[in-house]
Amino acid sequence: MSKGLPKRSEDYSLWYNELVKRAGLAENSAVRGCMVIKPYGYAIWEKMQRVLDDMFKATGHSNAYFPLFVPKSLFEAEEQNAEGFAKECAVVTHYRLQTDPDKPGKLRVDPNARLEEELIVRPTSEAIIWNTYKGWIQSYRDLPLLINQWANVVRWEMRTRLFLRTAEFLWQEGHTAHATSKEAVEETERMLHVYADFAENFLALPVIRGKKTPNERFAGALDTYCIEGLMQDGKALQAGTSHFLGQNFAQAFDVKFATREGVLEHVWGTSWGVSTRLMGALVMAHSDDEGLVLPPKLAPIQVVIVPIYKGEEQLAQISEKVLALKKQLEAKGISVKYDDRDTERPGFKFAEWELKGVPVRIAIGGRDLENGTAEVARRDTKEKSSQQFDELVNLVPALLDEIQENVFQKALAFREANTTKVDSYEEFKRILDEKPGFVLAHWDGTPETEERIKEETKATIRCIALDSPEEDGVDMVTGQPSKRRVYFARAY
RNA sequence: CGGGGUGUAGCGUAGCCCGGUAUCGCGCCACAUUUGGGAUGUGGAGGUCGUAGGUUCGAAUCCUGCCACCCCGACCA
Repeated sequence: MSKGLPKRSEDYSLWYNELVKRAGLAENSAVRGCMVIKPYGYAIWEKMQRVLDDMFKATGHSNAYFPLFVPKSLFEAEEQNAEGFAKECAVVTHYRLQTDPDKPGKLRVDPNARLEEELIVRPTSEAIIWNTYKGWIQSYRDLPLLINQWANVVRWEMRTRLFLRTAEFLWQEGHTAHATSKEAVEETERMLHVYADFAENFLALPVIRGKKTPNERFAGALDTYCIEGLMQDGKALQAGTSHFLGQNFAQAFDVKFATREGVLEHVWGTSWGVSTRLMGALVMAHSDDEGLVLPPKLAPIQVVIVPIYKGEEQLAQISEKVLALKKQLEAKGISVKYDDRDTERPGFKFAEWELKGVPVRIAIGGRDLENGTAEVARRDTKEKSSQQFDELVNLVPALLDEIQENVFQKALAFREANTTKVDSYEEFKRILDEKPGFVLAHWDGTPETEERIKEETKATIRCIALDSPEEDGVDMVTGQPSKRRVYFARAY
């Protein structure tokens, strides 16, 4: 492992790419735009999955699995959605290879094996799922239908970046059907708050809960809600979305139910998702020039213990104490790694575990053995202190909680320091260049103005915050009246 | 899809202009000494120079095609 990461301050995007690779989260693959998620990165994703999955179950959802492929005729049934994704769909046209008569040892697509109907590799699953729901829903008694699936999807992106934008990515997609519009809207909002709760309490990423403007809305939805986080370079990142689909998909796929009164009505739908993009958010929100900084609740290894020893006997003495401590901490649900490799020296291990973002490091050496102490180092602040060894079992859990809270507070303070209210377009442009972050400004509500600002400044309206206070003002560009400020930012 | 760039050992690279069988660092393997912040020494292994063709006595180097990846734009979770 070579020393030193690029500096965030010098080249943020190089820093990100290198960090993702060197920390062992992911790497590029032989397939253009597709990444390999490595064991350490996947372990973090698995922790995210576990937490989210529990939250989905707690809100009444069940998991199921639908096919990777969507017949073209189904895909195009909901026109707006189909059009929205058309440009980035991978399409299966053939089902067989054969040996190439012209090139020995090579294969070619069998020209006689063309599919009668092309299959779209799902960019999202509304089509196949709503087609299925038609068969599952007859009566109000079948509602609400609350399903989630964990899956991979493919969107043929021109430009990709590890985790942030890849041609194939992993996600969960919830798809629900309800008897009334009100229930569906409630579901949409409920899941948005689940995401926000997850982002803030597990990712330690403060997020703005809001609604997208019509321009930024999911194709086929009546309303798109989102959570938006701020990265350390001042760019916003959409970390999750929740859509109120109205009856669009129910109409396109003819999903009707009989009400209590025996009247046939179309059901109301929602869909919501978060993806492996959250991994990118995790990296970009908290990490530093030494490597990852993982919030304890998502760290695959929460505590690493490094022995510092001279000779076999001393190592044995240390190991005996450490293994007892490890057992005690594990009994409290803490994941502990005892790094007793004798092929690396302590300094190397310190640097390596810092790169990997392990929240707490305990080092114990000869002097500690004599004094009954250990050195405790926290990753978030880099503070080191000497502690009584026997206290560690009580101290460490509290320290992990403290780190979790501190990482969140730090990100929150950063967001607050980088959220600026502006009232003139000149100031808006100046702030975007001088102090990137969220910019709160008045907007007249028209797509034209939004589009113009986007073209001129590359900043988009990230969302209209759900809790934004009413405030009379005028659009900074057109001077038209506005009832509230919206969040602008340059975004990933 | 437009503009730019790069392909040489696991990784990062020199060599290319000016043709003569590949440089250095990290990593890897062995042994020894080491171990409180990325150890040191000695020895060693590892390369169809992206790929296909062409020019030449001879190609990493010159020419042509192709492929891949990266960066910058337009598009997007």
